[in-house]
Amino acid sequence: MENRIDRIKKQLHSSSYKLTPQREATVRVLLEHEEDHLSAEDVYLLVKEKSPEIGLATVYRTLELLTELKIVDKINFGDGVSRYDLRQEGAAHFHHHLVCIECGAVDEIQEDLLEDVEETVERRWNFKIKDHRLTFHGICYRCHDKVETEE
Amino acid sequence: MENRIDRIKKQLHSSSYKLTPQREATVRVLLEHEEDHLSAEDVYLLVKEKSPEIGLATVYRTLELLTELKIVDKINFGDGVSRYDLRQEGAAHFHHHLVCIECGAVDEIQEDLLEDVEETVERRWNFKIKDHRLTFHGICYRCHDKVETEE
DNA sequence: TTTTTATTTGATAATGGTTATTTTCGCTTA
DNA sequence: TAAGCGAAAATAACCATTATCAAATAAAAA
Repeated sequence: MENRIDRIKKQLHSSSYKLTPQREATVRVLLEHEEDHLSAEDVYLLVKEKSPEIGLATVYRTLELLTELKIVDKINFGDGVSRYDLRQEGAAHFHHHLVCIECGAVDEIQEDLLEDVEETVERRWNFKIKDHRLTFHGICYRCHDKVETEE
Repeated sequence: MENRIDRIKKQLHSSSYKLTPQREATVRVLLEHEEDHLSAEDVYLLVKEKSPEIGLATVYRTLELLTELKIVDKINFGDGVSRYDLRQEGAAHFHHHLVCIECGAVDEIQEDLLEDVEETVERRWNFKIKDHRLTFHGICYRCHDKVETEE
């Protein structure tokens, strides 16, 4: 945890930004909720618990900054809200998501899985891929099991 | 063109909706701009050219209705706007997109490409896939060529 | 240390896409 | 012709996000 904060601090410094107390508090919340996909508002409320004096605009600014530095990724699942998701350290590409249309749960796939597809796309469409977004919509294992048991 | 409108009309009827003049005008705009990725506002302005009396809310309602019936897909490329994209007739899955980070162009990939990946996901994550969204961000062939010629 | 300058923050107003509301319109059926 | 009803138009409301600006803080210069 402290290590990761240190490394993020360095990333900020190398772009001549500082890790202010507010930014650190925001990063901590993200680290503590790595599994979740928090909206800016979610982050704001969680940061407020520990640092009540923080402002919403600061959280937005920090999230934008972290997105710029590719420490987090901004994603959008179709509801009108942006969500922020920590990148895995050292990950070249953004991970994928499974969105359950029954219960709304969002699970992550850390494996790449797209190597072959990307090679095809780069070759056939002459497109230099820098990043990707892949989301599957369907029924998660939990809801699937639930239906099974009910039958 | 007329055929496709007829078929869309039938799809609406089979869910007991009517193809009103306003809805037809909206669908026509979508068909005439199949290559593009129009926002609701874009669609509104284009429909207005032919049917000046239409209201913005009607366009929103129509697009929502068409999305529900899976005639169009609502997509989001990260700017704060939803875009609406006609599905290919008979396509089981939504097509993919190439978004150029240089010029902003959006190209489409109609090929599936994900068969293998989806099989893996269904099996390994026990997730029943119903739909997907795949977008690559990078440099399109046009911008790529441009850099080449400049050098 | 003092002064100056730049950066960051918090509060809040403004923006803009989208949705809800309310009234009106046009069609169908009795 | 009137009643009923789905759809539409106009516009108000909503709400996530961004912009503004004064105050606070940190860094740099003198």
